Amino acid sequence: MLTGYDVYWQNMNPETMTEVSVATLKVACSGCNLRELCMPVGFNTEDMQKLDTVVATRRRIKQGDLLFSNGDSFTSLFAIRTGFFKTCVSTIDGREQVTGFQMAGEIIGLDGIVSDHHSCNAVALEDSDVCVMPFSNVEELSREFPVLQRHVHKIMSREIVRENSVMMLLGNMRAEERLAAFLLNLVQRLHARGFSQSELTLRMSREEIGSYLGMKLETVSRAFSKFGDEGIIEVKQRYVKIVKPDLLKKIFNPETCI
Amino acid sequence: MLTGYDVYWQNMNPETMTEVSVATLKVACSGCNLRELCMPVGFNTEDMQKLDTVVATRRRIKQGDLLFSNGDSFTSLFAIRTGFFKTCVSTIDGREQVTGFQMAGEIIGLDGIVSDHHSCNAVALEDSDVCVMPFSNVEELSREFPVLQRHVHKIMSREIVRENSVMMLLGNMRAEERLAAFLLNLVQRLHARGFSQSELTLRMSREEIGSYLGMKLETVSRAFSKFGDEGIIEVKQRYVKIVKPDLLKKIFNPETCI
DNA sequence: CGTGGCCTTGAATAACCTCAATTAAGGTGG
DNA sequence: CCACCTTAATTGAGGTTATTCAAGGCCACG
Repeated sequence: MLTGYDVYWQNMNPETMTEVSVATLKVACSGCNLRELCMPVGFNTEDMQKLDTVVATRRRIKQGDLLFSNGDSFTSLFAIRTGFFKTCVSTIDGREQVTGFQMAGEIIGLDGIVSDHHSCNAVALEDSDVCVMPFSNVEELSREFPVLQRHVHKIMSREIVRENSVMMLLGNMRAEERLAAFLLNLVQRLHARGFSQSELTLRMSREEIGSYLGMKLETVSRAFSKFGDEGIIEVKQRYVKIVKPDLLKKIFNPETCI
Repeated sequence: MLTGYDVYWQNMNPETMTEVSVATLKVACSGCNLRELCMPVGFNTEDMQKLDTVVATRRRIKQGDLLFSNGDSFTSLFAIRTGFFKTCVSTIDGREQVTGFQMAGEIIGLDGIVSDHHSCNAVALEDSDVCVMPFSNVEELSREFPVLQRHVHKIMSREIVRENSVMMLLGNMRAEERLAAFLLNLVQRLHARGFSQSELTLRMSREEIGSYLGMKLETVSRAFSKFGDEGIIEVKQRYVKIVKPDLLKKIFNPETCI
């Protein structure tokens, strides 16, 4: 399952990418191998066909480009098909806070609903494909299909709960705990998508990690090095191998032994 | 408008409280003076009567008691009629993070939707009344009334956006900036409910403020004292008067002069 | 009037940040 | 394909901010 993405993830050269893109670019949700992540389960074929209409179009976003930015009028949610994003807010004086990293199967754009305008930027950290889901479609189909309605509510609630954990991280934890939690969360999400539980290639810089975790890039780097020195992980630039996940969990929560 | 709450807010002795409670305890949303805060606007009388059924019951929560706690099964959202709450999450080793403070007209319990169980605690910081809105009612009526559906989505999106700002606060700002932002936010929300824009009585301890803002109670206290010394505010325990709101805004964002 | 909880304040310490120099990696054009 | 250039990551030294630990004051309540 999801092995196509595995290949995609490992090989970043354009040829392979095109190959995989063609292979995975199905037209409809009903044929999408990420359906279980984006969409509710337990639909019959007929309903599923109707649900396909929730996605209006696809958009391809190049690495470094914005999917949407602060102030843009909100019309659609976006389901990530391939690629990786960060969302961030910034102050007038230029300080930036990364509010999240999103990968395939995750939904972005929820921030725009409240005011009909986006309040953050979504930046592609690698070449990405997204499914554009006009929010009016989402709402219309939600009224028709209680299962979809519940699903949308769960997605928003999940985001609220995630942000609660980040607040805990930022408010109560020290640098190394934050990085441990970050790595464990990342690898867990990747594993749910069919990737390794122990190896990963970071898609973001030390500075972006630091912004997310409320610390400076040097502090992030030092924490990586420390984990490396202690044999908990192997680090080489953006490649990370988790050698001793138990120790990492122990750092994240000292009470949790093994 | 909302003057009943003004009285309630100022006088915390039980007699007055009972008096006000009786005065404001209307049965239905249609007759509630907080309707504009909790409910969508622009309904005709007929629809409004149907919307009244979203609230099943009332619950009174004594100061210090829990409305719900981590692990409780989720069935309902709660609209605060009177009173004040904090929500908080905690780690196994006992560290607590306040994730928000909620006042009249605000909705709590959204964290429970994703897993059908609450993932945080909601504690009354004063004797409070809440409207219990079974989530199945909310979803059912949302399917019937697009305006309500949109309203529910906006409430969840607003919470996501709020938490984004808190992440900015925790990740990028220094102690005094955080406290300035906190006070400005609090007084702005109180003002929207008919209270003073310059005076307030804090319902939470220094420790709870500190937990929310990611700092220790001593640091909170020092920041209060510093603002007091500089004549920006007057502080006496939990009473705070904002004397120079412009300076407070300037601290919050140095670029924003006046 | 005494007690306990909350708040304030001070001094010493630790954690993280800033500044700066060095090294490594990736991209580009010859 | 390689040298160069640019960007990202690492590491060290010193400074700043917030924390920790501790003592004393204020206030509400019995």
